[in-house]
Amino acid sequence: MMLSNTDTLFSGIENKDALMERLGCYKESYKKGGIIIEKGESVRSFGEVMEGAVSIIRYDYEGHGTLVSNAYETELFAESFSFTSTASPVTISAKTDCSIIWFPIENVKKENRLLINILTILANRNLYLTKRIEHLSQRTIKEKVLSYLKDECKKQGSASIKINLDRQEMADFLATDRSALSLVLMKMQREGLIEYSRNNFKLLNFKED
Amino acid sequence: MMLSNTDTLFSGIENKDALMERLGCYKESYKKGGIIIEKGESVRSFGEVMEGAVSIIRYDYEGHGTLVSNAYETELFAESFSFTSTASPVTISAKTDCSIIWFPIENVKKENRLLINILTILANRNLYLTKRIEHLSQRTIKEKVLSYLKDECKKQGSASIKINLDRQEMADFLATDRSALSLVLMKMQREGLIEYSRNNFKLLNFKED
DNA sequence: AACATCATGTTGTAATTACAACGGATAATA
DNA sequence: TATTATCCGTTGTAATTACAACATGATGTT
Repeated sequence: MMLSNTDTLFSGIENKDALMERLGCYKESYKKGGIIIEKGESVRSFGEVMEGAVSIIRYDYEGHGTLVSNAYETELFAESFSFTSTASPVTISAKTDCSIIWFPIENVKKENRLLINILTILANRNLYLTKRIEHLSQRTIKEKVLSYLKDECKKQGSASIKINLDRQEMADFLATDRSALSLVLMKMQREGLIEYSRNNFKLLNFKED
Repeated sequence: MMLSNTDTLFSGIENKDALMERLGCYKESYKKGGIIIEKGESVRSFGEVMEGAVSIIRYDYEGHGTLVSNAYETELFAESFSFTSTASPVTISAKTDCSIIWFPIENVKKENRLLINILTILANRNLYLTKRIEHLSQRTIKEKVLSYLKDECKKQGSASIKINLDRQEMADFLATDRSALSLVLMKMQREGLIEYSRNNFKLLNFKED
């Protein structure tokens, strides 16, 4: 899924290049599949995707990996654990050929405007994660779907929306099985709760609050 | 649940009182049950609990409230949506009689050291939320329990741990039913996966990684 | 058009879960 | 000690879900 940043790292910053020079930023390129940060590694910089995309994957104790998120152009990654000086809980690898700009956090800490921007990005992500927990805390797939769709409708300002997840991604997002999700969606349509086709959804009893 | 902050708002700050004076902080007291921030309200300050505790509650579209978290002494609240200038997605009320120190964000933004501390707190919370999503994304109660217990064992550095949730809170945390959770816990014990009594748990096949 | 590929819907079954209701144990209080 | 309140396990049932396997439909390619 996407980590949306309406506010970006360089909001309100005039001379981006000079600033990056001053911070000691540096660029690195990675081939598709290449490891960028390994689980357990401790890093002193965070990254911004300049070109391409990276995958953030968490491996559980048995070694099974699940996708936490992808980061695309202009998006940040590794800020949370670089700022807290904790070992990386995830493995980050190149989803495609990509180039990354690295920001050394010790220098970043000296730049007021940059701190504010990162703070804003982190605060947004916090709100996003909290919302997601709310969806995941629903007891049935039907309730999860309603929680998610209502939120999307509110965000998009309409009862008719298009989501940017296919059915499998939607199932992963709601932590359920794809075929079980299909079943529930059909049932909800028969019940007159929603109408949908593919990734277009309409919430039939939607009311703003 | 608790929002743990090993790093605090005033880490590395010498003259706390002078700083607060300079920032235009102010203190307010609330009676138990009193509303501190109402859903939809837009706020330009975040709060630190000085005494007592506050409850952060999310109301869904039907008006049902669920506890997002509590904040206790020294803990922050309302930082995420005050920094992003979005309307409060939650209602915050006094869990007990309490007093709150309010920090006007426009002034906070001028203080780098404060920004760094808030950034660290937010980054930690981010890691916590991500971990929680991982637990909630497991498909069965058994898997949720294992995911949670392994994480706690790792945090506490032992296969034998005490958790600070009673059974109902644990069920809420894992978004499941209390009696269903009890059932699964007993089954796991019979299977030799765990031993437990009350809120003391032992993970029998625990290995660090 | 023919083909492959992918996304989505469908079906069946076994397992898991939610929910309500009850009972026993434990801790707290009078 | 008696009384309450609270926490936790237990039971039963209906509903939901996971999972696998297959069918259908859409999309893109040669």
